[in-house]
Amino acid sequence: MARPSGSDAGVTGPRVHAAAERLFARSGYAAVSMRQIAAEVGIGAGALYHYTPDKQTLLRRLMLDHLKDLLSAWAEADPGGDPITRLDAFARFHIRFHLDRPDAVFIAYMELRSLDPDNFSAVEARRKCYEAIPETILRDGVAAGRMRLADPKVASVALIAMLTGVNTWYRDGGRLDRAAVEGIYADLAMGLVGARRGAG
Amino acid sequence: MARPSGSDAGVTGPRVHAAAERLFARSGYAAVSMRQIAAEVGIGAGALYHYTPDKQTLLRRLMLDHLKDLLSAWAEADPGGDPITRLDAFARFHIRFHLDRPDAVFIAYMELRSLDPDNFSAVEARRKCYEAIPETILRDGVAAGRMRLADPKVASVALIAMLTGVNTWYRDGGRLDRAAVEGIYADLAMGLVGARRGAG
DNA sequence: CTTGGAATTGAACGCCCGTTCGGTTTATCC
DNA sequence: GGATAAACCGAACGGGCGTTCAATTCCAAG
Repeated sequence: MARPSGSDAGVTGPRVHAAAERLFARSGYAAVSMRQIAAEVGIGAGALYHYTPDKQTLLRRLMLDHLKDLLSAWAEADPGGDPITRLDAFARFHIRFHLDRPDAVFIAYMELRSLDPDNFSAVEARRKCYEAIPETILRDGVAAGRMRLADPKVASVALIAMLTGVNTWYRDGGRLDRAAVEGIYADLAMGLVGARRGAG
Repeated sequence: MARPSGSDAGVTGPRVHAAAERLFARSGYAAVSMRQIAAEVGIGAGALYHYTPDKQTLLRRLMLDHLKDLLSAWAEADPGGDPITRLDAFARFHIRFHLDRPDAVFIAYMELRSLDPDNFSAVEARRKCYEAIPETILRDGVAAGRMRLADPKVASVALIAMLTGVNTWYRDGGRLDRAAVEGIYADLAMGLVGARRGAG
């Protein structure tokens, strides 16, 4: 038995990525073996090397794909307009996007140290692109007198950290649904930048 | 050569913990070998087992020690009194404590998944004790009409996530010193809970 | 119906892992 | 100063690691 019937690179390829994403998120890159990934897909370990030159490249692709999705999704979700509107949209977008892809997000934040220097640089560059988004919004908000911040740079990383933290506790079927969580965080974001409208 | 002159468990023991902490924080628990830890200490791998029954216990002790330090340090730093005062103290305490122990903090947040189920439970229990601190402060603040929050529970985890994020970017010798960072985060915390005094 | 490439197996390679253990040197206690 | 325990070395154990490769089977095109 060598080539099983029904085998198809168009099917197996995505399954390899999905399995790697699940396992890397659950146990960490270093703790997951190529044999485990292969077992999850239902193939032998050797066959993985038709889909990636090595384990490291698998991680690199997962991260870059995620960041590409993130940046292009925001490009489409960005309403433009005044800073308050954009901040509200950004907060809600970030929560939604992160709740929809917990595994990819987890990897992107936790496995930076598992990347080779070259891959790290590539990933870090895109990550900074994303961090620049709220920073611009906050600077505009301060300039327009709609936000009060001692340090927009720190505030923007604080904002991202706050929002990203949602993945550490949110579970479907819990006390709050996604829409409620989105609203709560959007409101907290407004307070963070000194532009709170009202809460209750 | 078997027992080197000058060898002393009272010296080597802490060095083992320190080396493990450094390496685990830098590369991750799974990616660090006992031989690497031993090499950092300057002993053979086998000698490590005079100081820990196994690798897992080493991680467990690092985490529990850190959380014990964290809880007892706050017990001493807690000024009591009104919620606004306590929140300011908590935010400043959290920033200070985390900036002083970046490695221990990193491990405590990133290596939860590397713990055996029993060890995870023990660590998680103490972690929830700490999370209960801001939650109480925020509930008291809302009850006293000094804070405006739709959901104190979510706000408290958001607060912790925001504060802990300082370790992802702060470096000594950068644009801001620790005292400045402490103040900025304390101010952001006030805004987060709807109690901002003033910024600029 | 043949042919050629695509998809995969399964064995193998060398290496490193966590852990154990007998032996050896150093410190300590009486 | 002789015995006992502490601290450590160095080799070894079985096993899993990432990766390679010849062989094999399936599929699609001619």
